[in-house]
Parts: sequence; C-alpha cells; structure tokens
Amino acid sequence: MTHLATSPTPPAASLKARTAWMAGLSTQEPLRTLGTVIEIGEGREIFAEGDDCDLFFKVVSGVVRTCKFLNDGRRQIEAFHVAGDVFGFELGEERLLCAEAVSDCTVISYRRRGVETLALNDQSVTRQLFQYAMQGLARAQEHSLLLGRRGAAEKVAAFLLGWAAHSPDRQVFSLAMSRQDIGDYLGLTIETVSRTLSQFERDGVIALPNARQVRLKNVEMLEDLAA
Amino acid sequence: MTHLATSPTPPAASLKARTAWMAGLSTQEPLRTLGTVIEIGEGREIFAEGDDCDLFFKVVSGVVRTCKFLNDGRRQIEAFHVAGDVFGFELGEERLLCAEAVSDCTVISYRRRGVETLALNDQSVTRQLFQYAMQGLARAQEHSLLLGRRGAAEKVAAFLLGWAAHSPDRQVFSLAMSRQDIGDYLGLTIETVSRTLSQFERDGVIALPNARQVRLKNVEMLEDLAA
DNA sequence: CGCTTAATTGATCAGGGTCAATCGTGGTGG
DNA sequence: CCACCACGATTGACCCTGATCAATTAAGCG
Repeated sequence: MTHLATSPTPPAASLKARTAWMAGLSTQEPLRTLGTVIEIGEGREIFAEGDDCDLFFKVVSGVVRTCKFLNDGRRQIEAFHVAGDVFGFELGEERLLCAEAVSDCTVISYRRRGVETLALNDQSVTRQLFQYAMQGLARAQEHSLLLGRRGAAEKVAAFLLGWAAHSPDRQVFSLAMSRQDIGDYLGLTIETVSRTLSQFERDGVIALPNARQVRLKNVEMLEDLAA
Repeated sequence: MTHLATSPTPPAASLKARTAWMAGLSTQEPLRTLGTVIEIGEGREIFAEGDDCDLFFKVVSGVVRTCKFLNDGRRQIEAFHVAGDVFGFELGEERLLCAEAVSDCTVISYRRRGVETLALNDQSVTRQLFQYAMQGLARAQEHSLLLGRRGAAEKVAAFLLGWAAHSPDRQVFSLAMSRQDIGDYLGLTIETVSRTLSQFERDGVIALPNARQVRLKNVEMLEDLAA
C-alpha cells in the first residue's frame, strides 16, 4: 500500500493514473467523472464545523487535517489525511468537524447528491462508499486506541511509526505537520511532544536533522514503546 | 476461545416482534430472515480478538462492550452497545476487538457471507450496511473526542450524559457496567472514576442512591463540565 | 540584518495514578 | 437468623507524569 511520493503539480492527466491507489477498485472508478479538482494553500480551510455536508473529498497530494475546536479553545485533531484518503464523509446534514490543509494540497471534491444518485443505478458506487466508511471507522478506532495509551512516549512512538508507514521511505521521512498539530492529534502539549522527541534522540532511537525531518534509527525499540 | 454460548434459542416468533426496536428501518428489514437469536450470560465472551469475522451482531437487549487488551494487561473499551446497535462489523478477515456481555443480553448474529450475497440483489441491504458503518464511524469519532478531553470531570460528565441519552428516563437511570468498565472506556482508573462521581455528588450535581443508580440533579452543570 | 514565528529547554505545579486501608453489599453456610 | 467471607466501591496518602509558565534558541523571510 505504498503511496506515491508527492510530485510537482498533478494536472488532470495524472488524475487518471492516481485512481490506481484506491483500495480494492482496480478495474472500476465510477466516481472519476464526478470529481472536481481543487488546489488548497497551506493552512487554508477546506470546510468548517457546521457547514452543509453536500460535498466530500479525496486527497490527491498533500496532507489534510480534520479537527474540532472545543469550547475552551483547544483543538482536537481527529485525523491526518494523505493521498488516497477520503474525508468530509458524514451522515448528518451539518459537519461536526472542520478540515484544513496542513500543507499545500490537491483534493477532489464530490457532490454527495450526485454520488447518491449514481449509487442508485450502480452497485459498485454504493460498495465504494461502504469501503470509505469502513476505512474511516477502522482509522477512528485506531485513533481511540492511540489516545487511550497512557504514556507520552507510547503515543509519540506510535505516531512516528504510523506516519512512517505512509512514507515512501520508512526510515527517513519528513513530517508535514507542526508540533502543535502532533500535540493536538495525540492529546499532548507541544512541549511534551518536543521533549519526547528530544529524549528519543538522546536515546539513539531517532535522529532529527531538523525539526521536520525524522530518521528512525531503532525501529524495534519504537515498536516496543508503542506497545 | 469459546464463543457463542449455545443457549435456549428463542423461537422465531419473538424475533419478528423485536425488529421494531431497530433504528431507522420501519418499513424494510431485509436482514430479518437471516439472523439467529442468541442469549449471552453476563461477562461471557461473544467473540475474541483474532477470531474470523464471519459474523456480525445486533443487540436486542442488554449491553455489550467491544474492547482490546493491550500488551501491558490494560484493557481499552471501544464502545458500549445497547439495543439496536450493531457490533462486530469489520473490514478485515480477523477481528481487532473482542466483544463481551456487560449484562445478560440477547443478540442476533448475521452471517457476513449471507448478507453480502443478499446485498448483490438488494440495494437496500447494501444501503443498510452502509448506515451501520457510518453510525459506527460517528460513534468512534465521538469516542476519540471524549478520550481527548483533558479533565477526568469532563470525561465522566460526558459519559453520564451520553448514557442518560440512551435511557428511557433521562434523569434517573442505572449503569449496566462496573467502575472498571467506565474507567477502561474513559481512559481513567476506577479510583478516579469513583472520586469524580463522589465529587459530583458532594457538589449536588448528581445523586447516587447506590453504586449502579444515578440521578441527575443538575444537568446544566454536567453539560458545562462536559463542554 | 532585524523581525516574527516555531521549537527547544528549564523550573514549577497539579491532576490523576498507585498503593493501601476501609466500607458496603450480597451470597453462603453453620 | 446471623456470622463470615468475597468482591466491588470508596476514601486517603503519596508520588510521578505531563501541563503550565517562562526563557532561550533556531529558522524563515521581507
């Protein structure tokens, strides 16, 4: 399940090629004709909490975060979405989460109504939607598990391994997101994230050439930590 | 790894009556004929981590917990399932979670294969499965949010309100689960759960006639706490 | 080259975990 | 019927991890 390295701007032509990343649907891509390609600048909002759910999205390149702002001002990041991931896929009429571009990114938007109409005539569309829902479910459950973990070290280790798994190179990769993002995803403060990473580096588990670059030096120990 | 307590199978007659409890499907219930009703005793395992996913279940009565055991012996409860909820619905071949009866309960089991076959000919079945997946997704996201909350008071308050919402009487209800269960669901220890409840009682927010009975005295304050 | 923002590091504090004792309730057997 | 036991829940004392507050360093960027 390797995702392609993010390449320079993908014009429409590359879009077709990229549908191959989708899970379990090598032959058919009935949604292809419905999508609209959109470029989003780093930090820009894609949709907000409370918006109508008339669209959902698939990431082509870049990273998107879906999150919720709590009444005390804190932010909880529900997930990071990378190439191939679908987000903004909700049951109700109003969005419970908002979505923002972590990095510059390209996404495809789909009209929910249009897809639903399509689904009436095409079983494979319904099944595709089902796949998206189940993948989201699995992801959310995994995240619950992560948040339930006790130690900061456990959480950060699990996060690094999870992120490494998306990367083309599992040993060396760069984090698309800030320490604040990582903290909001793991339920920790930036300081704790930073300290934990520094400690990992002192222990020789990882190397940090700069704040965004990570090199895993001892994957086994990380896996032990992540439990 | 024993599952599926073979027990006095209720007759088909009772099954029909029970379909009325199901959410959102008043007119159609294409799955009705496929299910097998099963009685499970309190504390009994329904399926284990690593089992085949050839079945999924719907709760008729009682409460079921789905959970995961971590390598350090801790247990994380992913969800409590009450009448009408579907559980054991997973993508992969092997289960990632296990399910146990919190109280004596009655569930209906469905063969995944059978339902999939049915779905080929019947759009409504596919759409029903989609609904289950999306409900599970919404639930898992809500749980992530709950776990991400900072304070113990916030978590316990949110839990009480959530549980009250299922109950026939929103003011007075009884908890089906132990303190340990609550703790494992919220990522807290039994002591902290107990202390927090006691504190709520001292503050006049709730009353605890006995360990399992809860009476909400100040819902507004609970809602403030739950944020 | 200074300005701004992100990240790191340090010092202190508090929320919740841990360990341990006590209470309460329900079940069992004399 | 009551003494006894077992188990869950509660409460208390103490400690540790991670949050908070604050200062310093590093990295972009006009």
